[in-house]
Amino acid sequence: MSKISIKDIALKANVSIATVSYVLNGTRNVRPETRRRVEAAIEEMNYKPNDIAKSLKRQHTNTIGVIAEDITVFNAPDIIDGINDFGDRHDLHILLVNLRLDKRIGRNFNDVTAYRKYAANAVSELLSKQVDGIIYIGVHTRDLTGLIDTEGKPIVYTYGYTKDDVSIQYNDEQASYEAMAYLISQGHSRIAIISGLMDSIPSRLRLNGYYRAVTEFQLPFDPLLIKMGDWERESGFRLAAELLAMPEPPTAILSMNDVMAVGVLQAAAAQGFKVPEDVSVMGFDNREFSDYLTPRITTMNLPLHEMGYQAIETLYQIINGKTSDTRLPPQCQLIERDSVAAPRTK
Amino acid sequence: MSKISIKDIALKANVSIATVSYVLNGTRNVRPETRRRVEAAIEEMNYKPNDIAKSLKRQHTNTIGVIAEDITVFNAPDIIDGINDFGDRHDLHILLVNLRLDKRIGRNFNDVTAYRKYAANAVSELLSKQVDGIIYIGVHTRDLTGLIDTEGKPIVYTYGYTKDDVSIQYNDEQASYEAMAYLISQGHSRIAIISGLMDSIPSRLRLNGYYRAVTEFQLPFDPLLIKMGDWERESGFRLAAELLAMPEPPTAILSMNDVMAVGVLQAAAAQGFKVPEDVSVMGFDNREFSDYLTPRITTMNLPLHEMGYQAIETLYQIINGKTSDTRLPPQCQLIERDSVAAPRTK
DNA sequence: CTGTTAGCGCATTCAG
DNA sequence: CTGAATGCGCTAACAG
Repeated sequence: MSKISIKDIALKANVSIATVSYVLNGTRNVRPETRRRVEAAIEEMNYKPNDIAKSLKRQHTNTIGVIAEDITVFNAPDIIDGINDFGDRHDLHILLVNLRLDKRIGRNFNDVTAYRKYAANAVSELLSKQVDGIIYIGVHTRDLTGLIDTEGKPIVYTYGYTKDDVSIQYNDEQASYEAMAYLISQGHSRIAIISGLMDSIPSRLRLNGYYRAVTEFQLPFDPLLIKMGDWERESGFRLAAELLAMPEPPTAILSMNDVMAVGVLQAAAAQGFKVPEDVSVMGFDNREFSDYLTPRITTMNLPLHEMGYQAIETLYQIINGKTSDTRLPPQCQLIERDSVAAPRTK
Repeated sequence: MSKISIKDIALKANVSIATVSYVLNGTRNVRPETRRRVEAAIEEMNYKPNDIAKSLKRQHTNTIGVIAEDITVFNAPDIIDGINDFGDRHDLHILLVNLRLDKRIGRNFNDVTAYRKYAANAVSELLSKQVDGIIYIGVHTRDLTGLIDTEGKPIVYTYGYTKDDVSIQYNDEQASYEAMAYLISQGHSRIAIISGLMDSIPSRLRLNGYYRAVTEFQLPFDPLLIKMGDWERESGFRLAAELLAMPEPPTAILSMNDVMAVGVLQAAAAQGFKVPEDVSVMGFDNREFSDYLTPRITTMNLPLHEMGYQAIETLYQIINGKTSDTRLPPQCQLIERDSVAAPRTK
C-alpha cells in the first residue's frame, strides 16, 4: 500500500484535503501558487491516488468485467486484445474471469446446468467488485438467454447472444457467400462444403451463404456436395475422402474451419489429389497455422480484435447513457493464399 | 450498483450493522435466531456485499494484477489459465493489463525505452487499484531488471526475470538435453540443431543442453551442425536447406521451436528428403499446429499452465508472508509423434 | 451475545 | 478561491 494519502500531502502543502482533491481532479480553479505547492508535495512524496477510495465515493469503478468461457480457446485472446485497445484509450480497466469451460466440461455446451453455476459465480464476483459493466465472450456463438442475470448491470455478448441483450457478431452469412463468390470467380461451379456441428449458429449461417451463392450464381445444385462435420480435423478428413471418391468429385471444397481443412488436405493427399491443381480448398478462421500448411491455406479472417473493440465500445456507450450509434458489424476478410486455383479444364 | 447495503438489511432484520457484518463474515458468534433473521433479510433483499468498501477498510483487495506483454502471443493464454486455476481456489481476482507490445513495438525488445513507459503505466494503474501483488508475463524470457518499480508491492515474473525478484521458469536446458537423449535413443548420432535468436536466454540454455548431451553421449562433435535461426519459419527453411545440402547431412534436426520446424519440413520436402525416413525432425513448444502438420511433429511441451499456477502460488505465499516452499520448477515434456524415426542404416 | 462508533481515502456540498 | 464537514459501505475495536 502506498502509505501516503491525500491527507498527508494536504498537510505538507499546507492546504485542506479538499484543495488537494481539486488540483488532482481539476474540478475547480485553484490559485496557481497553491496549485504549485500541492503539485510539489505530490511529486515529493510520490503520492499515488487510491482508486478504491475514489470508487467507493464515486459509485463507479472504471473497470469492466470480462467473462471468457475459455481463454485458451483461439478466439479469446484477440477479442480481449481488442477490449484492451479501447480500454487503454478510455481509462477502463479489465477484471478478467476465465470460466475454463473447455477444461471443466469439454464441448458439451448443451448441458447448461453443468456450467450455469460457474457463470453465475462469475457475475456475482464481478457485481461485488462493482464493475461498471460486463462483456461475455463465448467459446462459440449460441443463444445464452437465461444463463445469467446481471441484475440490471449492462452486459454485452460476443460469440454468443441473448434475447434481450446487445451482442456483437460478425457477418457469418456474408462471409460464407464471399468465400463462394471467390471460388466461383476462380472458375469453380462444383463446390462442396463441409459444415461444423449443426447446432451451431455459424454453421447454419454459413450454409445460408452457401445456398445464396449457389442460387444467385445459378450453380447446379447437388445435395451430395453438402457434408456435416464436427469442427474437428478427423471429420474434415473423412468427409473430404467421401467427396473425392465421388464419380464426379467437386473441384473445390469449402471447409467451415481451418482445422477441418487440415483434414481435407490430408484426405486429398491420401487419394492422390494435388491441392490446388486437382482440387481447391478453402478454410475459415485464418488460424495462425493456416499459413504454415502446405499449401498455405486460403481462408476467411475473423475480425476478432474488432469484435472485442466494438463490444466494449458499445458497453461504454450504454454505461454512459449514450445512444449507441449502431455501427456496421465487424467484417470477415478473405485471405488469399495458395490452396485455391482454377479448376482443371476437362 | 446494487442499491441495498448492509445498513438496509440491518434495519430489516432489526439488528445493528455490526451484527450483519458478523454473520456475513462469521467473525463472531451470533445467536442462531438472530443469524436466521439476518440471513432471511439478506436472502429476501438479494443483498450483495460491496467489495470496494470492504477493500477500503481491509487494506487489501484480494485481486492481483497480471501484466501480459502481449496476450495474443501463444504463451500468455495458458499461463493466465494457470493463474485463474489457482485464483479460483483462493478467491483471488485478476486485473488484467495487456501491454500489447507485439503490436506496438514488434519484436524489438532491446529498445527498452520504447516500452518502459507502457510497463510503468501498467504498474501505476495496478498500484492505484490497490492490487495485492503483480505477475508479469513476458513475451520471451529475458532480464527485465530495472524495467519497473513496484514500490515494494510483491511481484513475480514468468517468461522473464529480474536480479532481485522471484521468477518462474521451466527447465530449458534439461528439456533440450532430453530431446537430444530421445533422438540418440532412436539411434541418431549426427544431430543438427537450429537455435533461436542468440540474445535469447532459452536459446543459450537449450544450446547448453545440446552440448551436454553431445558430451555425455560422446557424439562426434561437428560445429557445422549448429545453426543460428531467428525463431521464424523462413530461417528454419533456409538453415535446414543448408544442413541437408551438406556432403554428410545430419540424420536428425532439432529445431528450437515448432515454427522453424515447419520450415525444416518444407526444406526437407523441397530437397526430396522424407520425414522421418530420411531425416528426423523435432520441434519445441508443442504449438497446436504441430499436431496438424504432415508428419505430425514430435516436440517438447511447455508447462505453461503450471508456470502460471506456480507464479500466483508463489506470489500468494509472499503476500501472506509464508516461507515459500521452493518447488520443482515446471517441467517440459516430450510429445512423441511421427516426425522421428531411426536413421536409415547405410 | 449485541450495539456504538471510528475510521479506510476520497469527492463534494456548503460556508466563507 | 479555499476549508470544514459529511458520507460512500464496510470492519473491527470497544463497550456493554
